[in-house]
Amino acid sequence: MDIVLESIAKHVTLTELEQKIVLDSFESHRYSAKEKLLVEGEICYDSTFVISGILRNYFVDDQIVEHTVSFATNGWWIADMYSFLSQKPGNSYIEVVEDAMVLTMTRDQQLNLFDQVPKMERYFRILLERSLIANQQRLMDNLSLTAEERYERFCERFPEIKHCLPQKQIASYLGITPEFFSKLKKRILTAK
Amino acid sequence: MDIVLESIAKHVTLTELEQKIVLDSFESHRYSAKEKLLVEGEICYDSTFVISGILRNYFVDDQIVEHTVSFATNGWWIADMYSFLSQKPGNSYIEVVEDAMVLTMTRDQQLNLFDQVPKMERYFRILLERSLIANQQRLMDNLSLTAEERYERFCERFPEIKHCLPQKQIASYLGITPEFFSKLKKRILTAK
DNA sequence: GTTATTTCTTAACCTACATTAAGCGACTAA
DNA sequence: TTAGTCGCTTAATGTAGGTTAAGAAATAAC
Repeated sequence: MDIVLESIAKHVTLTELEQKIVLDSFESHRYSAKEKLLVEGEICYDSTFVISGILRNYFVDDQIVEHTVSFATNGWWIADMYSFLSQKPGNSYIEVVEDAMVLTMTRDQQLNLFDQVPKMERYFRILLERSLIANQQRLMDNLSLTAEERYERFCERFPEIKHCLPQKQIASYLGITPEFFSKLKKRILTAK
Repeated sequence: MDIVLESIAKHVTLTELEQKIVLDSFESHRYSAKEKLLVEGEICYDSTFVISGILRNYFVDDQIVEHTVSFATNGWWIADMYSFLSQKPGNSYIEVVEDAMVLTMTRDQQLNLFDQVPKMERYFRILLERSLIANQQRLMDNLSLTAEERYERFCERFPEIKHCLPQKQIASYLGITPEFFSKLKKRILTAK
């Protein structure tokens, strides 16, 4: 279960005591495919660290179309950032794509942890820096690349899980319809 | 010049000594419209806090089309996040839209500051949280809204500066061509 | 004040992707 | 077993926004 300590150790060095404090801040849970950890209108109480399995964060627009914000698998964090940080109701869903084991931490626990173990504030600062860069990159990709090029990037970004995801979910990440994604895939295959 | 201390005070409380340390970490500069603080291929040494004026961060894609990552005015920070954090050459530009006064801080100075004044690491952690939320929101807007709706959001987000920006720069933020933006604006006006 | 450069607008035509609709295979339910 | 649901595919048609090109308006340059 200390894949989370490994993740932390990549960025900061904790003493044994600090490691203990960190682990005590988590709760562990198991979820089955299709379960929803969060639905629209609820407050996202927890930030979730994925030990195994796959989770997905998405929202549903006015035309009832799903848009995937992010996927998370082993070693990744996932939350409705807006709701988790503000502790106000959010407008996104978090659902289990493949049976998952996770560790969760409430916002209060996280803020306490920042005071008790300042290195953990550093750890999250670094994660936030990286997330922001990745997000900016994805935004710019959406503005400058074709759907096909974005699919290539997607495959580079999620090599391990791209085979486990339903195609409609990949389409909703790329920002295209499942129908067009189907066409696109065929075009790629016949081109080879 | 302590608009920067005001910005910090919104999130953390510094002692006089800490305030002094913070201010000593900055250099101040003045730039004229059209000057470039950063060009493609260079390392982004500084994170820049805008005291007055307007800056813009953008990149140029393979088809030589500009895409605006962000605008910054009084009280906002701006940098090529990827390059600033990694201290490797980036692929974006930072240019002055309107004559500006700014404070700059190198990555080394920032990291030193985090050690000397942990509250500053907290301050930046909070800014990063907010930037990430804003970026995710913009990404989702791009996936779910029409150009016209995105323009409305843009106007809400940048009420003070939208009149100061050339239309082609607004278009490059919205992800549309200047020609289409022109058409769109006319449609909005005649609709009223 | 005149020329040059850049920005904005308009209009005709074009394309990447959406929409609608239908059919098909896989899984689930009674 | 069969009916129902869900995910994927294919194809015809539709549309938001792109492209190209040319002129007007505004800025800058001399």
